[in-house]
Amino acid sequence: MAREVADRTELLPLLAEVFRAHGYEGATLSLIGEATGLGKGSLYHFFPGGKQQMAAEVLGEIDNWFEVNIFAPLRSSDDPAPAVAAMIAAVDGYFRSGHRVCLVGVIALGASRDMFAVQVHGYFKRWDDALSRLLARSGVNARTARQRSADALLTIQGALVLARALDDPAIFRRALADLPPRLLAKAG
Amino acid sequence: MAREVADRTELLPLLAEVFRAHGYEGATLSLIGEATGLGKGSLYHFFPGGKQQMAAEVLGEIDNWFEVNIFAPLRSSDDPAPAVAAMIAAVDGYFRSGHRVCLVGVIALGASRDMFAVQVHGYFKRWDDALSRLLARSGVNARTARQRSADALLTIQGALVLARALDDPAIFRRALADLPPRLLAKAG
DNA sequence: GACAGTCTGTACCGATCGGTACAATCTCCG
DNA sequence: CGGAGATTGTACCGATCGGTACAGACTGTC
Repeated sequence: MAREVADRTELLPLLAEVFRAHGYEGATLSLIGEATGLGKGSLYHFFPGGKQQMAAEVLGEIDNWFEVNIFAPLRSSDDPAPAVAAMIAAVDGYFRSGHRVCLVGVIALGASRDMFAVQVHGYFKRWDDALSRLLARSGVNARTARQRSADALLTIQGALVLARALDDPAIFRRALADLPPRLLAKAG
Repeated sequence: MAREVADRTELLPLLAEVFRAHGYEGATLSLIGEATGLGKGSLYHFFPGGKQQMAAEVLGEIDNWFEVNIFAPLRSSDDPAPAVAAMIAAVDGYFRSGHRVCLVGVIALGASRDMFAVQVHGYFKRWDDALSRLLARSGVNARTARQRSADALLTIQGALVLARALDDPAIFRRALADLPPRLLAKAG
């Protein structure tokens, strides 16, 4: 009863790491079993929908984490400087300063994009909306706000790609540090 | 004889599209056979090393294209403005204005990264070197040049990710358009 | 027209894929 | 203790994976 919920919340982060490391198609049931210590019996007991349900729930939890820790604070702030700083700090923490990869980005680039197109689209769209509206609220015109918001999102994704490609997490750290002045600049 | 070479040069772009669309692990031999119109017999005749050799040669050809069309021009120029403009134009053409994805980036994010770590690293490293040295040659200090160069590379990768995630290639176009002023700005 | 080398289709291999079935076990509550 | 439901391990399924073997069909040369 209570334990089922506990198990599931402990399970999803483990699943997330498997999907992050191997992608959707690369995350085989034996890898998942190995990472979680669970056999197929248990896995299909918790996730009758199989791999697809596992990935969908993982994406759901990621979405929820960003909603609470990043999107909502952006929406409820009227002072862009500290809000942007908080976002950058949260992003740096979530991606472990460039050591971790973005599962949503991994899926967006892979063949499983179509299967999760709605979740992938929603994740970035809501982030973009929250951020660009914050910037617009602070005075910059809507077009510039949208452009800067997209710049921030794509910088984060690109920095994760490049950091992993060059095996140099510092790239991610520097890219994040560069972001606040670009987002908060006076000139449009 | 002459035909073998011709066949191979026609084959590699087809293989590249399969790897782009499905990733390394997702590119099954039956998909490859379907895309090329070749059976396993022919495929293994041309690539005795199997999938790994196919992907390695595809990466090699991509590397060669960038070397000729992007890296070399950057190295041989002393005027950053037209050189950067030419790079942006070439990148826009190569990635079909955001409709195409970067295979090197796809592999960097996937599980096959380790298998092709050398090629992936070399591709971005040589691009970064060529671009940052051009900027340094034009007067900006080495640290700024390196930072701006990384910014350009990661912007391109991130724009491809975001464009695909949101199914909006215009994101890529706008990100590219934003790049020259950032690379060529006076202030460091 | 015969030979050599290139190319191709097909049958086949063991391994592993995602998924199912189900009996055995565990856990909790009365 | 006993029974209900949650949980698990194992055997099994058909399909497909990457790869191999090889006989036959092309292709060009003498």
